[in-house]
Amino acid sequence: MRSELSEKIAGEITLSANPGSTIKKWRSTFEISQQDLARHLKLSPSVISDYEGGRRKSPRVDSIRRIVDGLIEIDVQRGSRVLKKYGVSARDDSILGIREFPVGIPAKRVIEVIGGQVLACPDHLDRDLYGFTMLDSLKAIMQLSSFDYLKVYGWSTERALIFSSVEYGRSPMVAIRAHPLKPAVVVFHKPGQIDPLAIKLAELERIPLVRTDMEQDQILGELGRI
Amino acid sequence: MRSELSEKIAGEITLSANPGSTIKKWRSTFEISQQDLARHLKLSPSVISDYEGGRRKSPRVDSIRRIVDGLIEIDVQRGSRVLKKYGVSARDDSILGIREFPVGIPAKRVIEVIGGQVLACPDHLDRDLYGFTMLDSLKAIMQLSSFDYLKVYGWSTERALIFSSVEYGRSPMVAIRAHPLKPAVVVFHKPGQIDPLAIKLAELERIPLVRTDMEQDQILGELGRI
DNA sequence: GCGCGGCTTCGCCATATGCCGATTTTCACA
DNA sequence: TGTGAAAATCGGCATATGGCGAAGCCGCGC
Repeated sequence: MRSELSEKIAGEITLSANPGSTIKKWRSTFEISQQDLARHLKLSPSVISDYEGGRRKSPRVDSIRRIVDGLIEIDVQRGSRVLKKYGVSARDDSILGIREFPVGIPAKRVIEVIGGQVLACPDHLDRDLYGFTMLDSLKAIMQLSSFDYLKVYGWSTERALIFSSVEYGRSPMVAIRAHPLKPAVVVFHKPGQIDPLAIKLAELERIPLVRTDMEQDQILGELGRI
Repeated sequence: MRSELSEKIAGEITLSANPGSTIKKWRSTFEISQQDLARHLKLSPSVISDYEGGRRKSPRVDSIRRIVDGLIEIDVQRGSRVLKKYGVSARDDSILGIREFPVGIPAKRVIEVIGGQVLACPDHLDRDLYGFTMLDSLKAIMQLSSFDYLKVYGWSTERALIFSSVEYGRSPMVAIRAHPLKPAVVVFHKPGQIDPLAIKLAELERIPLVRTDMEQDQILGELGRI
């Protein structure tokens, strides 16, 4: 459960002139005691105190990572009280498929495999993709909170975002425009008409836009086999 | 110059399974050579290479901080080329008006002043607003990067967001849905037809939706006088 | 007074990082 | 094919972190 919130917390700690007190601030925000955190991380409580007190002025990033992940995990175990407050929520059926590729796959290859036809930005296809996410665009808009959108990106934004149930393609592109993270390629699955604004937005963002009319199951199958 | 972007970069590096390659990714994004970065940080170039290559698997946070700050500083010296691309410090004409109120003003009062008619969520109007932002929705979508959207919120998200040039109201609501920050009230200025989805989204987000047909100048005048 | 949970302080050792400088490798390009 | 700039590799040393456990300091309820 790596949300945008995790990233924000980690960034804040890392950039802080005093990482320790920033850790403390977030631990308090999550209402987790040093002991509980230490137990969860299988560490002695004094370690946490040493961090927060600044005995280690510059912790290593994996310490920070473990602490941030720990805070989130504990909160989830407790029912996501704080996460919910920050708008991170969990369940939904809008994600139809998501997968990371073991190695980078050239975008062109991915497009070929799903029988795609490039609608915009054909000149930005010389890159590798590290995964894909397929989602139901209507459900996604109705169900996902803004922080949930992060989940869509899995481990890398260098991926194809495949939208199904696309009417005009305008809303999906607006959502992408409004969100800080951008996919490497956008695919519309069996779109109806395509709004010219969608294409314009794709070009503005320099994100190649692709359409495909292959069946959903086949797409998921082909991409799973890559 | 500690922007939201710095925090994002730092967070990404810190949480990355492979901090080195994430550093490299961002250095490349900024089109800065290892040598230049090393020179700026008064370090030997091999140090940067060692980081990026992963010889140090878990750098300390102050290393990350210096690197992130370095990237930003160098970019600023070079005319903020990349920063601008990410919308840090941009100017545009999509914001028609923005103002903070000296004190909280009841939402109902604001709506009254601009001759508004509530379309959704009338039961969430018992709150105070601390400002407003009026923007041209088409221009905003075309011109603002996702980071710019932050600017829209001024000092507080407890404000009214007034969209003009609204066709159906769907895109603005989608943008709000996709973005982490939410306004307290959304106003459509002289909308055409209103898409039912826009109203549904407003209700999902529990953000009161208001329409007004008052002239733009008058709206800005009235709100400026509050 | 006493125990207890929560937090801090601190000595101590193993280990990883911070950094350098010299050497190689890679790669674009003449 | 050769040349130079950019990047990667690596031995090596000083130093800070990672982690533990023992001991100490509150505030609180009994």
